[in-house]
Amino acid sequence: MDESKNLSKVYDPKQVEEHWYSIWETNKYFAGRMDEGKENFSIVMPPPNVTGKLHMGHAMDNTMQDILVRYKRLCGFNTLWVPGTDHAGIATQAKVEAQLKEEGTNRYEVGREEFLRRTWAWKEEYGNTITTQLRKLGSSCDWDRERFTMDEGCSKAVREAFVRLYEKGLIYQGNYIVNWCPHCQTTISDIEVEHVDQDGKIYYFRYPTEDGTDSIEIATTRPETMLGDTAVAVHPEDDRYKHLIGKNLVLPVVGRVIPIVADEYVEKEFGTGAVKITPAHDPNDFELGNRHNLPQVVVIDKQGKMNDLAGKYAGMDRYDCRKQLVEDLTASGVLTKIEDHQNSVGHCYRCHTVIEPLVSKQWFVKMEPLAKPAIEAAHTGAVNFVPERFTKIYLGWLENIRDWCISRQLWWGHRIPVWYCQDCGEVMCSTTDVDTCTKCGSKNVEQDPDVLDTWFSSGLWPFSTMGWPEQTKELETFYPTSVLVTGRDIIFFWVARMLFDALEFTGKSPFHDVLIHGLVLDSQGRKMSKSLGNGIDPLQVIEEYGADTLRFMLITGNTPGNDLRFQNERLEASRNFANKIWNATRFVLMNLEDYEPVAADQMEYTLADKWIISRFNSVAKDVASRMEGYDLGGAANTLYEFIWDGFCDWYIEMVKPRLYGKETEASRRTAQQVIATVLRDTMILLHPFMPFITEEIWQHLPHEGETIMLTQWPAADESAISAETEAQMAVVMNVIRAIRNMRSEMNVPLGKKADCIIAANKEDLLAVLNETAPYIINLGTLETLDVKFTLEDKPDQAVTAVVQGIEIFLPLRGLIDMDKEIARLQKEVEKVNKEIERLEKKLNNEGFVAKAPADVIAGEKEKLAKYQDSKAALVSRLESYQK
RNA sequence: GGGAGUUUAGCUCAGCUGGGAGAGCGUCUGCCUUACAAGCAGAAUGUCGGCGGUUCGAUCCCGUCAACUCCCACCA
Repeated sequence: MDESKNLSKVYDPKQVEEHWYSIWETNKYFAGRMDEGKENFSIVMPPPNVTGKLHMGHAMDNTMQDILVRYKRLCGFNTLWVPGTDHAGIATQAKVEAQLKEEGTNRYEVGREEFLRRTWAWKEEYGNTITTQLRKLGSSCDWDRERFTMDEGCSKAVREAFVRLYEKGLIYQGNYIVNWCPHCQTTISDIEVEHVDQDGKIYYFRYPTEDGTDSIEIATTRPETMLGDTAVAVHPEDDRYKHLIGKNLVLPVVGRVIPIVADEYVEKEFGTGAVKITPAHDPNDFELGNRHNLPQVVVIDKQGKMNDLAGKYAGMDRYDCRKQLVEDLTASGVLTKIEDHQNSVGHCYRCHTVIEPLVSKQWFVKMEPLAKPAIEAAHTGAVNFVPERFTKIYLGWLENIRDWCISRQLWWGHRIPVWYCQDCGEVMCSTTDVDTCTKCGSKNVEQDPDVLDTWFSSGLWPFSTMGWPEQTKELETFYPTSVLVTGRDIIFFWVARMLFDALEFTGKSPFHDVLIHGLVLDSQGRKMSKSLGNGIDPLQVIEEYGADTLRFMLITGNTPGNDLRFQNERLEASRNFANKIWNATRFVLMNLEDYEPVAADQMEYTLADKWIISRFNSVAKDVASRMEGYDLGGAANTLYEFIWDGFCDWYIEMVKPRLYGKETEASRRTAQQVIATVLRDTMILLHPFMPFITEEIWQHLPHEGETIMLTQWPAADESAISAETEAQMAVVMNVIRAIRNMRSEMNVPLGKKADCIIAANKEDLLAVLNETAPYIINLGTLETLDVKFTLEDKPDQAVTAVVQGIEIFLPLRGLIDMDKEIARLQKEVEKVNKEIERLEKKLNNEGFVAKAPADVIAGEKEKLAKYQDSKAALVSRLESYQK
């Protein structure tokens, strides 16, 4: 065991982490094995965008998954964690378009085929960035099963899913109003629109009636859309306008004659109570227009420019048109006023361009039949959200869902598997390419040019990655998956879609549990964002502090579902913890040089041994139960406290004299055995959280097997957990604390070893104190310790403390400032008095005695007795001084 | 306009099913004690957001108000 000498004082994660990860990966320790007779545990990784770089959100998300997977792997499950990336339609296409732009060309010039070739090339070159970064984090995913949403298998699944929905009538094509992004040049779905409150203007126009005798004033925030107006609507019960219903207006500038219609949608109180209706450019107007059979006049094109139907404004940008139109209408007296107005404007979630609602022919998924089972699944418990409150958010969305526009006018993505016969007009939907019209036999068929919304393929991820639609062994073994771990910002986009897709195609919820976590915020509580420039790069953190430190920091000190503030102080605390473990290990190894396993019957356990073993087992129990309940932060905290406080500050300190050979050889051997075993097993408990340092340490300690990753999780031995042992140790620890406290308060220098006399008034305490005398001497920095049952002659000049009725004296002749000591004792008496008062009051309360549980009452009585003992001792001590 | 979350020590946060609050960092004091100064020992600090209610007893349950944060929503 000479390695101990090579361990440096400060833990250096860099070499350790790289070293072990490559060993783990090359030895295929991450492989999702499918052994018979074992329980299965599986997770599919939320696929990051191929264009992505690892950010703190990924780091947290993947750390949580890795913790769960490593834990279950240690528990002996068949575990599979499927990694992969998402093709990210718009984002990836934008990258390649930017490249083309630099070369002075664009995608239309190079053509679709060449564009796709270049995009694949881009993916090959840059698409691995994030997966390499995930490795740095320690992610133990099965890289041999890495998937890509556009790989062959996933593409096949996409076509299969599309065709099935199409044949069921759940996918349809139609002219509807959609969200159009003039910048990205594509439709986007409703949830991809971000509404931002903006200060703007509201303009009032007056439209004259056809006969010129009357007029109606309307209000709008988007004047340019008036060019596409095909009606004005009023409330049927609005007395101001009742007489005008059915009459016609003349649309200024355009000159079109448009009707005045009555519709309950109009609110009498808002604006003028009359609404201009532009069915082609507003979702509400679109629906109202359908109810009244109004024509749709598209006046804004896909570039966000006015088209030919806009007359003299044709070719103008929509905002220039607005400006010009307002000027013109002011001049002609149509505009009556302009007011400041705040309204919510939809922006593209990717490029933040203002969305233009417009009517166009698109593909949609009919949501209601799909949403129903997904709602049901949450009610029946087929899927469980953790924390539970997210169920409501999920349900709320699905219950109000509208049909999903899935066609995108992009090139990078899954092309819609629909072909049109150019001769007879037949529409053919097929899982395989179509080159002949099934109706007329024409070879003149063309595939729909659009691709599918990226989330269409993401929705299939839990089963497409396992081979669906084939019935593979993976599906059989690992599907449905155990848990999905993801951020709360993605519940609608992804979680809900996976659920309804999975229920539709596999008849099962794709995961039992959904573990939702919050966001990683900056130290001031703001969202990390590119525009603020407040993002912290996880890789830089790993470089500086190590992955274990980052991981530990990311999961401690917060509760499931809550956001986490990123603070350097917390990072340092985690780093210090890693270092603490490292140094504890150095200590252990230094004292293990002649280590040989000891037979069980040769062991000479001390109270400290029994105590640390008891503590270890309760920790093992607690950690396991927290893991099962997804309380990862709680589990980590338990371990932190056990290791630092229990193992390092108490056990190691108590065991030192034995390891240094100051007691019997058997005692030394026992101590070696206990300290090595407890440390090693604790490393296993900690391994899911800090995989690298625990592997490194485990390898140095006596162990069996190749890697800590595949060893066995130490199940708690209940019989080793002893409340009695822990209570006895608590007494000893309290005595030591009291001694230290007295020394400190009396300013006794450390070099000055004190003599100490203890009067324990109970037989069992006497025995415990006698047994643990060496610890007390050592940890209390004492010269001698005299433990007695009762004390006839109490030292006349001594610092005194009373712990649970035990009197402790430090006769520091000449060092004691008697006034100070008296004041100190008085303060103690006051404290104790307060407690006594409180307890007496409680116990004198008839209601309490009558209604509180017996054990609570007994506990309070016991406490009172102890305080009274202490008080008596303190008072008599004080009196002796005051004589 | 709905809905959710948060409000606990100077800061960041824990606190499981009600029996009078904890950690880390920071602060103060003393220590380079042969694993660790990224450390050790000791200390101080809280009307547990406000007000009501339920209860023998409330940081924890209920109601209400306030502040902050976030999500959802088609109000021209």
